[in-house]
Order: sequence, then C-alpha cells, then structure tokens
Amino acid sequence: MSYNTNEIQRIETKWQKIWDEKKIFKSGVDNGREKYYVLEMFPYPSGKIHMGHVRNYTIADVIARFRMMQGLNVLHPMGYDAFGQPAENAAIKRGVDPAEWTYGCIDEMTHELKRMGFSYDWDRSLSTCDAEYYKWNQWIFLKMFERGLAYKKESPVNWCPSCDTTLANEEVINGACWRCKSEVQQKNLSQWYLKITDYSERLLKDLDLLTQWPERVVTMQKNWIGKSFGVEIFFRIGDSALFQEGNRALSPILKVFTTRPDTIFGATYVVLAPEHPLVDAITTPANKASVEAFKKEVAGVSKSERVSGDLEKKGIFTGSYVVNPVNQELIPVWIADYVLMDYGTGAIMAVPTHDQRDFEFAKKHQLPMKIVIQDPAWPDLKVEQMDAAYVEQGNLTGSAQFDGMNNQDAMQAIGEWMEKSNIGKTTVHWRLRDWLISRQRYWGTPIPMIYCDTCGVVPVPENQLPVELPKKIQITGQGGSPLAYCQDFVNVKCPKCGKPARRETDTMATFFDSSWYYLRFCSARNSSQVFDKQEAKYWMPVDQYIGGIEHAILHLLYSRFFTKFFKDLGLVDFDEPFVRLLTQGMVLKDGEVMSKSRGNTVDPDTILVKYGADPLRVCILFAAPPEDQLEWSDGAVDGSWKFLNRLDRLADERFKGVKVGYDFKTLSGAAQELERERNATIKKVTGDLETYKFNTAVSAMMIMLNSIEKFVPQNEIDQAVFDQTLRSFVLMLAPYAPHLCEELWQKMGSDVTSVSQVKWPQYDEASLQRAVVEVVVQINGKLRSKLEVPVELNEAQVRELALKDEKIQKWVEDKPVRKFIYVQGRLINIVV
RNA sequence: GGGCGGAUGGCGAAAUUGGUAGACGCGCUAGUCUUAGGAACUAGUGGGGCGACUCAUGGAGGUUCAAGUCCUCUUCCGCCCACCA
Repeated sequence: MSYNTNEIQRIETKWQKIWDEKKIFKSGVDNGREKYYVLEMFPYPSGKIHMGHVRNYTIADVIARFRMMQGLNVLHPMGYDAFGQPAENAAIKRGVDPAEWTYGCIDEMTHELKRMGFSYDWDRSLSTCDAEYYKWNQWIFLKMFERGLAYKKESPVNWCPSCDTTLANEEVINGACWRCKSEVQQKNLSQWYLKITDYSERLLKDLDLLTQWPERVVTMQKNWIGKSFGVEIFFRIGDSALFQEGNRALSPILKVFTTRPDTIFGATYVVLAPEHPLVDAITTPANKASVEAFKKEVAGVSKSERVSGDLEKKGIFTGSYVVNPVNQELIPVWIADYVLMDYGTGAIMAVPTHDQRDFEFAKKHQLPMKIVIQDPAWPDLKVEQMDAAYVEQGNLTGSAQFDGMNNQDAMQAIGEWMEKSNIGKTTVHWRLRDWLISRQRYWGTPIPMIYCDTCGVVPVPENQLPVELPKKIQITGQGGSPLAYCQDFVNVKCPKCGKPARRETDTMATFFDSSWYYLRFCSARNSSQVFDKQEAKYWMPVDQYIGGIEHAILHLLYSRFFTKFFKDLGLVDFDEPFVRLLTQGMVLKDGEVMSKSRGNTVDPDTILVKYGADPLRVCILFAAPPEDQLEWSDGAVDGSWKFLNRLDRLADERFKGVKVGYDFKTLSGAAQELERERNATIKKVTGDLETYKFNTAVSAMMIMLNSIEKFVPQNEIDQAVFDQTLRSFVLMLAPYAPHLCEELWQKMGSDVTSVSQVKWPQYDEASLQRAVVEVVVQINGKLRSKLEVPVELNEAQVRELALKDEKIQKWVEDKPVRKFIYVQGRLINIVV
C-alpha cells in the first residue's frame, strides 16, 4: 500500500463507517467500570469548522481515545449551541428560515466532524434549538422563578443598537457589544434577571475546589465576582433644613462605602454619582442650575467614554455639607462623573492625600487635603510637597485615638469602633451583578411567562411546556422582539383566571442554553426529566472540559451557577461541574489570530482533501503545547504526513508478524537497545498523555520510529522484537492517527473490531535498565569530556576513571582537585 | 492603574525541574537514485575561529562546583480586568 491521498481517503472513509455502524463509541452507564467524561465546549453551528475547532476537538479526542484504551468507560458527546443571532441575521438578510438554516448548518458541521474521525457518541447529540431541549430551559427558568431567583425589574440596562437587544454585564467588553463591537448604550427597560448574586459567596468560595483549573481562569472569576470588604459610613447631612419641608421621606443620612476606613480622618469632601437619588434633595437653590446642567452633560457621555480611565474627572459642588462622623468636621458634597451609581452606595468619601483619583479631583477643584498616613521612613510629608497621593502602607496621624497605629491594623480597629459607635457598619460589596437574560430576539428560547391584567405575571404551567417558538414568522430586525408581532403567539388565556392575556415576547440569552447542556448529555433522550438523576450521578462531574479562554468568565461562571442551583434542587450532589479545565491556545496565521474578518483563515477542508484527517491531527498536536498559541504552517502538515508515510511503509515492508517470546536479558545488543527504547517510549508517551504534553509525545514517537527504521533484525528473535515494537508503536499512535492505526492494526492480524478497544501498551521497569551510561565530565563547570561508565561503579571508581581520561588530564595537569562533584549516572564536575 | 502569562537558531519548539542548551520537526545546503521532482535516501545545519577552543537562552547584576531554570533590578510583547471607592 502506498500512503497517498487516494489510499488515505479510502482508509479514513472505511473506518469512519465502521465506527458509525458498529457504534464503537456508544457509551452507557456501567457501575462496574470507572467512568471518564471528556467534553469540549460545544460549537455554534456555523456550518464549517475552523482550525480552532480542529485544535480543540483533536485535543479532546486524543484524551478520549487514550482513556478508552486505558480501560475507562468514556463519555465523549457532541452537540450544538444552536440558538443565537447569526441564524436570525441570515433570516433578516436573505429571508431564510432560521430553523431551516440552522439545521442545514448542523448537518454540514456534523459531516465535517465525522471526517475528522472524532470519537463522539453521536446517539447523544443534541441541539439547543430542539424543542425537546429548550423545553427544559423553560422548566429550569420556572424552577428559578418559584424560588425567587428569576425576577423582572426595570432598571438601566446595556443596549446594543446594532444587535437591537439588551446585553448582560458579562457581554459588554470595554463598553462595546461582545459580538458586534458596537458601542453599548444605556436604556431603562423592564427585563428578566437571574439572581446569580445569591450565589456570590458560593461561587467565590468553591473556586478553591477548582485545583485543576488554570490559575488565571480562577483569578479572572475571582476578580469578576469581586468581593470587597469595607465599611458603610453614615454622614449626617449638615443642612438639615433641606429636609424639613416636603422631603420628610428622605433619610438625612448619606451612606458612603469605603474599603479604606483607615483614612476616614482624612476625608475632606464627599462625592455622589450624578444619578444618586439624594442629589436633587441636597442641591441648594443657588446651585440648582449648574448641577442640572452637569447632570445633563454626564448623561450625554456614553458609558464606554465615561469608563475609559484617562478622561479628566469632572464634578460640581451641590452647595450642601455633611458631617464627618469621626471628627464632626463639616465637609462639602460634590457630584462627579468618576463615581458610579452601580457600585457600592453610589457615594464615596474622598481622601485626596491617599487616593489618586481623589487627589487629581481635589487639585483641580482646590479642595482641602489632609494627610493621615505617614511613611515610617519619611514621616514628615506635607500636603504642599505632594504631587501624587500617598497610597503605600504607613502609620496613622491626625486620627485621634488611632494615631501611631499601622494603617492595616487601623482598618479593622476603626471599622469595629464605628460599628460600636453606630456611625458606620462593616459590610461586604460585590462586583457581580444579577444576570440579565431577556433578549429582544426571535431565535432563542421563549421565556415562559404570561401577563394578565387581572393576575399580573403568571408562569406558564409546567404541563404546558414547551412554549414553542412559532415557525415561519416575519423577521425584520427592527422594533423589538419579532415574537411581539406574532398574534397567535402573543394572545393566550391566563392560566389562572382564563381571561385573555399576553405572552412574554422576549427570548432567553443563549448563555442560558449552554449553562447546563453537559448535564443533558448524560441522558440526552430523556423526555420526562431535565436529566436523569442516576445517569448524571454516574457520569458527572465532567472529568475534562476543554475550550477557549474567551469563556473564562461568562460561560464557565454561568455553568457553575446552574450546577449549584441544581444542587439546591436536589438533582445533583456535587458543587462544581468541571473537575479539570484545559484552555487551548488560539490558532494564528502569520502572527495574527486566524479569523474571517482578517481574512487569514486556513480551511481545514483543504487540508483534509490534500492530506487527510490523520496528518492534520498529528500536525496540530505536534506544533505546540495545547495551551500555547499555535502558529499555523502548511509545511508542518507535510512533516506529519511524511511521518505517517514512513510508518506505513515500515509496517508494509518489514513487519513479519513473528510472535516468539523473548527475554530482555538474553537479547542481542541492538535488539536489547530497541526493546529498551520501546519500554522507555511507552513510559514517556503515557506520562506525556497524562499531563497533556501531546507535542513531546509525538516527538518521542518520532525518535522511536527513527530507531525502528535503523534496526536490522538478524534472526527470528530480533524480528519478534521488531514486530513487537511496531505493535506498541501503532497502539500509542492510535489516539493521534486513528484511521491509519486501525488499518495497520488490522493488517497486523488483530481480531478486534477497533484498535480503540485494545489495551494501552504497558512498559516493564526492568527493561529500561542500561548496562553502561554516558557520564559528562566538566572542569569548573565546563564540558570537557564524556565517559562510558558501567552503571554498577561507585563514586570512587568513576572518579578514578574520569581523572585517567586523556582530555581531562590535559585540563587538570598537576593542579590540585579542590572539589569533586558526582551526580549519579549523569555528570561529574571537577573543580581545580 | 491592577492581575496573569511570555521572550531560547531562519521558523514551530525541547530541556530529566539547578546538571551535556537547541531534542523532535519544518526550512535550508550538498550528495545518491531518477527523463523529471514539490518523491525517497545519505550527510550537514546557533554565531565566531583552519584549529585547540570560544561566545550564545531579551538586558544588567547576584547566589552556586554548576543557572534557560533560583534571587534583585530592567526592557519589550501578549491577554484579561479596570474611574470598583
């Protein structure tokens, strides 16, 4: 056989058919066997797979096939995250039906994935746009509603004018829409939220359980959840006259959140966010006009601009004063654009001497400053000398009874003291916001809620699920949710009172769909439950999850939240869905991320046609470690192809199928060396696969193939060693190049259906031993000679040998040996 | 501003975790076989030097018998977060 394009196509098609027909990768619960759940982040079905997919899924496939051969019961499913905007946009542009378009893409993509030879259990495949899937989205939503975790509220939301929909906080990147990069606007809308903030503490604490996640993902989640400890300080509003008439409902107390209570004695003014509810009440008549103007000005600035750090801080005086509760000083109240309403209390105390933003603001507006922390090394800092805030550690000054205290200790002490004196309260603030899930789009899961004029907001009863997405409707892409124009959908009887009512016409954010699909895979065809509890108990949690770093916050945080919710429902008994996480690096071309918009993509299809799936798989794993970026080069596929070609020829021409027992100790020198290398390579490759060093495993196999080629059997025993080596080789390479290895394994006389069912090769520690080792000899740390040393020699004997060496003698001459270092079987360093 | 990664030949990358720097592969050079080669095989391939040698892991110091690896400082590059009080 020759390993050419035709032959490769023949082999690949042949084996893909066998895997499919004989259901080689079908998985089922088997309580007698240890399970292993490998999962890659399921794709949006765009139709074509790209190199990023190829890389992601090849990594997963090698892991899956390796674990299978190790005898584990592997679950390796694939499905589609099929709701979302591209289908809808296609509908708007070309008038196609989103469902038809999506299912067409799914078929195409499935075909491409099969051509790559991935070991999926296709019987478990699912698409989130299937009614039998999204029905359970609705069910989950109702369960959350029952528990007060899904609620509707009106508030300012992120609005993408281009996608014509609201966005979650997590979907806003630098003030722009994560999908289309349009600048996000603020709108006041009544929308559905999930109360993920109820889980803040658990989402944070359980990060400790994720010891097998990349540290940076854990850190990103930690920062996103953003727990900060501090004190809410109560400032009495000085001019209480403001509250005498007409404003009785307002509390004359202004609450300010700070993480730096140690600086409270240095607070010289207070700043409110322009949107703060007290602003109107405290603004004095004289300042009314200018404050109004300022508020208008700020409202005109987009959030992305307002948030872009280098903007000059603008602010204005309200005319009012508050009393600093620790020293009764009257300090002015300002409003400024650098204070955000949606964090803390929307009000801050400003300590210009010890906060850079406050410092800049105070300088600009000539507000007073007061130093309350001094550097112990330079304790005489004066306000006039400062050109920046002093933000380092130090000792308190001008802070009454706390003077001299280290500011770290003072944080705690002042907080406690304030609490006792009832002028403040130690609190915790979170950065995490509730999750806005309403989308004014068609191609998503309808939110199962009904609005009745009599009964108010009424959930759709469980037995009426799914609320199906109406088909064949007009999608214009303008004017809110398309469902609102579908009268058959909107008009419904109230489930409570039977009177005419209206359905919710928004759909769910697609991140809802992907927050629990890994559980659905455990019992994908179950029509009576969200998932089968017993099957989930067996398969979950996912042992290895693989996907892009871009999901470090969004998808992974939401999935963790859902899992905890399911635990509270009693459906699962674990806290975290993904035990081990691998974030694969991006695929680059010419130093840039491969992307359609850059036009530098390489279509996997062209590689498949030219080389086949196996060379592509080997190449992409060999080119870089899985977490690193991978620079694509066509030439590298050539190399992988050559490697497989050499293996194929070798098996074809020199494999004889000799099966004779042999003893390592009695083998000829060359055969023993090959046998030793066979064992060493098994050890190396096994270890590398356990630790996901796929690239070095390939290189170890390349080295082994070089040795096999050089080995010329002299007799039947030699041939037996040769054949055995080749057998081990094919088994080790099978996860990487499954088609070729299936073919070779069959030719080698196997009676199993698939090489994936053969036990992973084992190595024998005794066969790793060498009689002689090479020891490097250094003089003063520089390499001067190498010695062949029998392993059994002790240090004294090795020393003698080294000093007798010609090259070494030249360097040592008659200089006294100051020091002699011997690293067993490896190195000698002689210091003269 | 904060956090996390990086930096090793022409290129992708290895380096037993402090012990032969550049494994393996791509590319390149020469040769063999060929009507031909974008096939296969053989040899070579970090820089300098005819050579013994010597210089080399972004840069500068340090620790050590020994540093790509540890410590201090520094320069670039990438990613994430960010007026978060």
